[in-house]
Amino acid sequence: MANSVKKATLKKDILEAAAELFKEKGYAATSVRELAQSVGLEASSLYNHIQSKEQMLQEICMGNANKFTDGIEHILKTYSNPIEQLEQIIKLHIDVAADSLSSVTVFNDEWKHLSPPYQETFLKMRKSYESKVLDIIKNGIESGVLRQVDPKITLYSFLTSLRWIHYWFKPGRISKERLYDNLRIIQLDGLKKE
Amino acid sequence: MANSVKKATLKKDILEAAAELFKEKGYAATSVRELAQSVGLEASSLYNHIQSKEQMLQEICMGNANKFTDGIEHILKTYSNPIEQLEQIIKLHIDVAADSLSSVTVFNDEWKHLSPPYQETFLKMRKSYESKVLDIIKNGIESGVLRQVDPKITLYSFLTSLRWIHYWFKPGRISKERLYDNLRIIQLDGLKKE
DNA sequence: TTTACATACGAACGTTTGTTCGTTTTTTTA
DNA sequence: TAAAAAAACGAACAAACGTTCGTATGTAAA
Repeated sequence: MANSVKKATLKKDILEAAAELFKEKGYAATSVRELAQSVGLEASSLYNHIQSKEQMLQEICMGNANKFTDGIEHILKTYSNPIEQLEQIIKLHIDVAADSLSSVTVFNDEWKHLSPPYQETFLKMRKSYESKVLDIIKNGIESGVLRQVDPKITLYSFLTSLRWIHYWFKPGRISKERLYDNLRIIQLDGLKKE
Repeated sequence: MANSVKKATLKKDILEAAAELFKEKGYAATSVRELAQSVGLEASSLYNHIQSKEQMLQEICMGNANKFTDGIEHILKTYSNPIEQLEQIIKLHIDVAADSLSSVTVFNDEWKHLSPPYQETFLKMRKSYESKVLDIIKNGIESGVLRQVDPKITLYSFLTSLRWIHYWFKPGRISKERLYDNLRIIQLDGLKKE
């Protein structure tokens, strides 16, 4: 029992260190030896806890993909007003980013290095997420609560500035609430018909 | 004469191919042999035209950094109204992205792989660019033409959705003008006081 | 205390990396 | 056409890569 806990946390530590290094130097430029050293092990010892370098990337990417997939699903079930839904999406991105800054960065920037089967799955999940947000935007335009903008351009402009939260969000300096309030104003008061 | 032209275009072709590959696979995951093959040469032959792999990255990054530095300088000299200045910044980012899609991507995503002296220079230029845009935003808030938002959050939200134009801008599908019109509405009508 | 098991290790593996070298081929200049 | 310069090449390099293996060490179960 105590054993399995210890083991579980070590694996978590390794994944966290991996995310941190992948974020800092990029996946391809991070060596397994380097990663091992950062958790106080030799490279060969790592393989008692992980299966491969890429498997770590997979876990990081899929873990975050699931957070967004689950998040949007919950939003769609809980809210029906497009404005509210967009507000909740802003909150979702802030929460996920704040929850695990480095792993979100990896999720965003390093998915290219997933090998074909996993990359396909990943991109399918992302596409599905984007199309759900796109539907919200289209919905908002049709129902007249959003301005008459190009839905696709709006989608990417909207998601993009949320996807980059992890780049400048330093948890100590700005509260999640302040961040949310501002992003809501910046993003939505431009979309909302007055 | 004809010689120097030919030579110059080959070097340009190589840099373009490099930008394309760096964009597609990332700098670290792109091999010199692969790059050579993509321009129909052997790896060793490449070194008659380039000095090193990293030097190509430097040229790509610095080239684009200069475009933005020059662009913002010109905007500040030509326009005085913060709204107009922000509009021109949107135009600048669209123009640079449309001008060389892949090299802008590299400029955005692969600068990490610059070695210390160049990375420092690069980051200094970026910082300087950002602080100029920040001043415009602060200016706009103080003079009352922009909403009372957090300047830093606004800065990053604004620049971020512009920095990612290259991710979804496919020159054939949407015109620069349509893109500009929409981004101006999305971004500025949320900032402009009505 | 002995037996089993998970973990850590150093050494080694086959590959791939960026780059250099000496030579041959192509192009330009005189 | 001969001489000079530029460009392309195959072979080779030392280093670094991800991963495997046999063995030693420490820990938990009997």
